[in-house]
Amino acid sequence: MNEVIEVAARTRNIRGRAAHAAVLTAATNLFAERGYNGTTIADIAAAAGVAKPSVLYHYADKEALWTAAVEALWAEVEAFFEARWPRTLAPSRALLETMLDLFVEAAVRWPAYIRIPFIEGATPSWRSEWLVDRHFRTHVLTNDRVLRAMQRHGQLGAGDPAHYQSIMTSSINVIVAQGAMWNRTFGRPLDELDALKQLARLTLDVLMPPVSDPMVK
Amino acid sequence: MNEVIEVAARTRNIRGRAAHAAVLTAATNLFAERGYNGTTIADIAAAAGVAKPSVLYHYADKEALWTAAVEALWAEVEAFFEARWPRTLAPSRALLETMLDLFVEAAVRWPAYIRIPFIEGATPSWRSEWLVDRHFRTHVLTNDRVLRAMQRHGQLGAGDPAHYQSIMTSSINVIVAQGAMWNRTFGRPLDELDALKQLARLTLDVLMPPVSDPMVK
DNA sequence: ACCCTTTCTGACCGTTTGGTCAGACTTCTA
DNA sequence: TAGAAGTCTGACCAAACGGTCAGAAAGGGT
Repeated sequence: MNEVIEVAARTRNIRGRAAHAAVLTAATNLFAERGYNGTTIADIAAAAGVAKPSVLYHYADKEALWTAAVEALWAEVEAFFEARWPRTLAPSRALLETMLDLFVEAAVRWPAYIRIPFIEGATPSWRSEWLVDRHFRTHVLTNDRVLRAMQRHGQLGAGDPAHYQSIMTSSINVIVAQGAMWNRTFGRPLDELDALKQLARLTLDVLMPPVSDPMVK
Repeated sequence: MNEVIEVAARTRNIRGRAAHAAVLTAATNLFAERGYNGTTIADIAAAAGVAKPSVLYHYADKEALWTAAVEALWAEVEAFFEARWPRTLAPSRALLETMLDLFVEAAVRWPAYIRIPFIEGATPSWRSEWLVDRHFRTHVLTNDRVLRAMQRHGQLGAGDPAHYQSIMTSSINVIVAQGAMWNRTFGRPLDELDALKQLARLTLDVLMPPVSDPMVK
């Protein structure tokens, strides 16, 4: 079936595998830092410590390299989520708390996972298409399901679930993706793990006040 | 004093003034839609209905055009804020409500005012420098002052003011700047005036519950 | 109607960029 | 250890890009 791919991978030698990986991680970092349009193949080659044609030896073209970089990173992060997802928890504040903590940990460990959709998603292109299909829709609809279930059980206000979700996730995304600006303006590192966990906690506290209020309309 | 500029402006004839303005608005729209790196001078010329060298006749180079476009738009939006700013209101939920409504109205009328800082602020460049100095710092510190005052008067929780601010503004920014993705995923226009006003209201409701809670730590 | 100024653009230029290719160099296998 | 397979890169290419310039066209003041 996909023997071609397997043969191609098995067939790669030590030097090849190392360069292949070095190019991929250099590309991931640069695409996340400067965006697709702001990154050149020469930049990636330099960061990976190889000559420019070597990049094109390992990946057909710039588009293929972007897709490979994103796909590899997504596989890694999704495996992390998969392994630690709170499958036993029913929709509840505890579930959202675990989900957000997981999200924050992923954001600190793989800022590219936040920055790439943030940057490419703001501008129309084949990359934003890819991200909507492969990343955005999944996340959004998963969260939507949880939030709607919580509303049905009276654990969350009656506002638009899309709005709750936006409030819940946007601040973290913005502070990670635009961290440089926020850190510089406030004079402290708002994009570090502890600060982000605190932000996540505060967000949930305002969305679902821990002191249960018996006053439900 | 600035006679040079005035003479240069007075000296411009009808045709010149029209082209000057057409190029500027075309540039503003394209920079906001595709970002600086994603926009070419040829694109701008085509959108403005002139030949490429005409763009460079009116503006020294691409950087000067970006700065002029942003400065003109900022002057317009800031005049709007200036005219409608609730100067008489003391720090309070009512003040924040008016500020957010104003912000939402500006966002719908001039999406570029949201999209440009969102896009350019995510990536390091001379443009993000400009935006930090001329836009971001002002907004952020103004909001910070209001939020801190409200905390002193017990009208807002005791969390990090930076976090409150991020929660308060990020969701609106994200939904305007990444509107295409959100609209497509949810199947409805979340970035229109009414939806954004509703989002702003919900945000304030969760940050400062309208039913005043006597329980203050 | 005149001339001077301003505006406009086709043709052109140097650089950067994504991408190709022949051939040198490594690595792997038998 | 020889040769096949895989890897690497200097030199090169075409297209796209930001930018220049001479001269044609249009405007404005007299």
